[in-house]
Amino acid sequence: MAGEPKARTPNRWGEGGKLREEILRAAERLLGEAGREDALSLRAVAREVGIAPPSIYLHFKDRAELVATLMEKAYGEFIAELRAVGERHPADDPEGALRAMVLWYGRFALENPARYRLMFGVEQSALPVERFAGHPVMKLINVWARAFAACGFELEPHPFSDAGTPRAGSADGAPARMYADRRGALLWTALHGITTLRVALPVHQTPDDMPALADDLVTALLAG
Amino acid sequence: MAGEPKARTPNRWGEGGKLREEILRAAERLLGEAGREDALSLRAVAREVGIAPPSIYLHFKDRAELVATLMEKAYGEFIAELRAVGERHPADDPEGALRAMVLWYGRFALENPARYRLMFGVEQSALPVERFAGHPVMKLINVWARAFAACGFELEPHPFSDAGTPRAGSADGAPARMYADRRGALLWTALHGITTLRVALPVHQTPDDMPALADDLVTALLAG
DNA sequence: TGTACATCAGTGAACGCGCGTTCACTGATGTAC
DNA sequence: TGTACATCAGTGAACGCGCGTTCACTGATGTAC
Repeated sequence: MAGEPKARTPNRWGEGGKLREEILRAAERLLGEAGREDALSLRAVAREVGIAPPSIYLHFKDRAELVATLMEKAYGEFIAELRAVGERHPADDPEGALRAMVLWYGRFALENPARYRLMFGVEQSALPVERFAGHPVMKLINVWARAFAACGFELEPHPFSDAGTPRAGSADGAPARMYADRRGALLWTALHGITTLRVALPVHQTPDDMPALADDLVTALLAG
Repeated sequence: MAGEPKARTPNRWGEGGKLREEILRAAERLLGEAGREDALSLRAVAREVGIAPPSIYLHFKDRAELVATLMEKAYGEFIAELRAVGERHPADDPEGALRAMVLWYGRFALENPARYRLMFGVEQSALPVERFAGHPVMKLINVWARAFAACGFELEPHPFSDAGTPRAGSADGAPARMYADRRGALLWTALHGITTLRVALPVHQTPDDMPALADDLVTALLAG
């Protein structure tokens, strides 16, 4: 604040990309604090980096492109890490892997509330149904679905083609078994509920609460 | 849009309050569309009502006061209606009352997504813990807690004084029974998760899904 | 009944703010001949 | 080795926008004498 020197020596030839990275990092930081996409302003990013606002346009077409880049990164890293948590588990303990993933999910949300909000906050998820197939959230559900599949549940032949509704019972009257996809969606749904309110409200504050809850949840969804 | 006539004849003496109601209604409408508190602008409200922006200041100290009034109204009406749904049930069927309330809750969220988001969206719930006692959300949890209490579960002696953690088992080793308050909090937590993602995502679209899910939830929380 | 004045309901113009974006520019570093 | 030119990285000033809020006002309706 004490009169930052205006002198920012330009990057060398061919190193213009460095500023792009700086912009992304700063924007990530700001977005991580705000927790809301539309609270991010180009001018604030420029201030944070220490450059003039128009310089951002050297690297991003407009605000929308910057934000899109950030969101993709956030989803990508989150999903990759979640998947990695599962894969770090021995292959002969798929249920343990599932539980570890659930735990990691909850802990991530608790420790990075703004980032969690950024990805899963309601306000930005109101997409038209038809554009949903490619949404990162579907990738997330697929990660859960595969985790259930590893536990022996069948994957849906055409995932979500009929919006995930399980088939009716077979002709001999036996009730249909719930697909892994659907278990995944349900797990995430409930987990998101616990997580969201946990982040927002001081309702259950005991740190040991979360593991127990999450475990009960997994147990319930592994049954049946 | 076709050149609204500027002529708005002032209210009669003593009827200034009428404009206050008009402002509230218009703001409610706009807020109900936006689903986000900070998307509401005084100028937009003024346009909607057909008055000059400064006229709002005749009835509200500033933007914050208008918003606070709206939020209080929204919470108040929602909680009152939820309670009423329970009370409309015969007194000898408390479990039925609970299920009816859950159903109504889910339906409200589905039919009024923006209003639901407005009250329970993550972005506005990040309050300091100590200011939470008086938050409307606590009233809501209490409604659920009382519904469980009506089903025969004990209410916590000092609700949430220790953040809702259930007591450890008694000296003879019997595990502590979960208080009604806690059941209420858990019910709401999970319900909110189902509801939120249901509103935001086309994951489980079958309309009959919700009742079944909600019912399973209640059943689970009535057990133990 | 008339008139001065208070009160009420509401307005128009203006303020300063931060914003996204555009524009013409500067100055250093590279390349062609 | 020198010089003209292209390219790159980045900037300062300005645009028009919608915003919350303030200010001095208008004009109708009531009240005091």
